[in-house]
Amino acid sequence: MSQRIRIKDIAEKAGVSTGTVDRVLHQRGNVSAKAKAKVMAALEELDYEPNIIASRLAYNTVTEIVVLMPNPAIDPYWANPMQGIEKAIKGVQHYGVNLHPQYFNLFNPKSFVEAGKQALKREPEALLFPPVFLKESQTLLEECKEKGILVSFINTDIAGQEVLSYVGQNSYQSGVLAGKLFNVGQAKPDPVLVLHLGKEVTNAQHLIDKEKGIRDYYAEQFEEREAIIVGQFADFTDAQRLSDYLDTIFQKRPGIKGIFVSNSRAHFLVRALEINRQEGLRIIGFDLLPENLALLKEGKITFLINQNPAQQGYLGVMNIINKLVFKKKVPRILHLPLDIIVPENAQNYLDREYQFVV
Amino acid sequence: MSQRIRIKDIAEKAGVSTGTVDRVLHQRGNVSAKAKAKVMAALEELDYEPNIIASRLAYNTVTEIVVLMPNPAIDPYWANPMQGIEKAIKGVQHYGVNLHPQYFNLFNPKSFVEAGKQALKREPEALLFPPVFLKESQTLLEECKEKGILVSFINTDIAGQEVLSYVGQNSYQSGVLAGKLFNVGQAKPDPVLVLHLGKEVTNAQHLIDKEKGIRDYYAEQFEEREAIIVGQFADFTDAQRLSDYLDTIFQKRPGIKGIFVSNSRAHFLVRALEINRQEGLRIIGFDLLPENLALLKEGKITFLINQNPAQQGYLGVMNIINKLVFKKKVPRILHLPLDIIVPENAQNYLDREYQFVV
DNA sequence: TTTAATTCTGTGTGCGTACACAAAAATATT
DNA sequence: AATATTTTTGTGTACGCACACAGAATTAAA
Repeated sequence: MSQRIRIKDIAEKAGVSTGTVDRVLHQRGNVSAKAKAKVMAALEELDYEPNIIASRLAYNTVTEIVVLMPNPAIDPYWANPMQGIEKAIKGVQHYGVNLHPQYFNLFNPKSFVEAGKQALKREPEALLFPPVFLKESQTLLEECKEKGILVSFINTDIAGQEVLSYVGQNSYQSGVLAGKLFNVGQAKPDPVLVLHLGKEVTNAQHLIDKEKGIRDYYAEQFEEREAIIVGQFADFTDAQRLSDYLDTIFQKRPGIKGIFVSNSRAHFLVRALEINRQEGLRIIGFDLLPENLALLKEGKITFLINQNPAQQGYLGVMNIINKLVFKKKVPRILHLPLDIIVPENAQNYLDREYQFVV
Repeated sequence: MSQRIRIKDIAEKAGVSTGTVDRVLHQRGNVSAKAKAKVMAALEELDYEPNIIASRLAYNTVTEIVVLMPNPAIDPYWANPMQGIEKAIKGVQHYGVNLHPQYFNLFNPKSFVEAGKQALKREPEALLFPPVFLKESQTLLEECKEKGILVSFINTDIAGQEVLSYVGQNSYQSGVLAGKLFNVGQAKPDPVLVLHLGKEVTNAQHLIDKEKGIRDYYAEQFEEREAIIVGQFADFTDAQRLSDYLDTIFQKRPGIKGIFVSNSRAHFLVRALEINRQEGLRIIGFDLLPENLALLKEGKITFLINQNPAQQGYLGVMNIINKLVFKKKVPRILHLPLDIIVPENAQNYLDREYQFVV
């Protein structure tokens, strides 16, 4: 390659053999002080950078990574991160990286524990998972630490943990952003309903953060603390019952101009509103699910906030690979952009799949 | 890896030597029909996929790519694509890819021709450039075709040309998007000024497309064809003169509620408006230049549309490398997302630099 | 000083592929 | 049938690095 410096060149320059250079490079010891100094000097002077291609070929070992993920068959959202994860792995499989997906049930902590055990059985070098169950995740984390397994988070972070990195959304900021979007170009704030659809045992921290975000926005921008109403409804798939629930809220608190659905289930809300005959509400939700996109284009959802789930998966894996294979530095926290989606720019985001290619 | 099939395995299975398998794989001929058939069968049965790592090491050749770009020292916008290009090249330099940047003056077609000559002198395998000068680009394209040099476009496309790919914005759609953003939540349309700042000899097609986009949006959404006023002003760095120019427009056409700056120079407009004492206008511009971002955060620019110039550079190079090195398929057209930027989500886009890592 | 133990160093081989070259087989020419 | 020519095939080497192993140099123990 043009004029790349090889180990051989270093050896010549330093007047030692390639073996000695190798020992210095890998800090394997058994090198005299003089030899080491000479090698270090040559390394410095020639600005050596190892050829990762050749290195990886010579290593001839497999780096096993286990991805511990919620089963997409149970919660379809998780198909998106898996898609990104598979893209990543395709791009680097020649580097001897082997990826093994291990699924658990998002709604069952025990299945997480079980899947975690299965994962450790494979003795991977690294483990990627969303720590949706706090306590169970900490237990798993302990075990990984003992066994020297590198851990990286996706989707959810646990602050203060010694893990490689976290890739995901900035939930708080997405709440702030929603606050802004409800009030673009408006002098006085619109009262809005923050609606949590689902049982929300697992991902609760996200939702709290989002709620706090929009609250803070209203407080700071408008010094207005009464405009945020919060609702929660578990049985969101039943449009009629959800509609009834909304009626009670609208009666109690008239004047609501918008609804912020705190997860990807905005389309269920729209179905309920169709029964309800409510019109002219601004709806803001998350994620480019086909159902949401269709309603966005019909004008029944005003904004979607895209949290790039596929890229979360992609970058989660890439962080591990960058660390283990390419020995690069990796940021502890990587917040993905919060894309504002309207019908007029939705298409480009769907096309973005291409951008994963390595 | 785990249990990857090697050429050697194919050879054994087919009962021939590795050399014969190699000849079949590379279609080098000199293989008997029987041998070829046996190898093909084994290839099929064992589902062979070459080890690109080893392949690239054995090739031991340099793939030279020339990037023919406007000099960032003359037009600072182009520093962004270059940044992405350099990221890309760092990620793949071990595959023996050598990148040579060749600059031209964005405002001088002759310098483009000259730089093109210099580029071809290096006899590269591929050439990446923005065909901002149509005629001159077509001449260069001819020459590349003759010499078998792969060509890829960035920033600007020429329809119907046999090139590998185009990575860039969808100008028309960005105009449509601007139309939407001026009218979020509005029943009747706001009249807006579309303002082209600069001499605009070179990139004219972009601007025409953007203008058409916003016009079409108003026509379709509101059946309104009179609300779009177009202005152009060359000497945009002179705030006073620009302010005077705006005064004449505001007098002729009162009621303008927003200004759409068709390129990255919105910050110059804001400076002029400060003299002008105009308030309450919605301003929409392009690109996350530091000057624009500062004004966005002050609330003096309402929206910025981000066209991801760095990613354009990154993906432009990656398309070439994916084709030449990894022998992958590459899309003829890749439109990057049009990100809507408000102060509340700006930070995440700046952080995105991380996402370039390979 | 001699021998034993230890530390240090150089050489050689393999990773999977590409390609040059020689050897073998098949075909053509006399 | 013998030789020349062409086609086909196998072997060996290199790419840059990691690592095992043997051998050399140094130090410690006798």
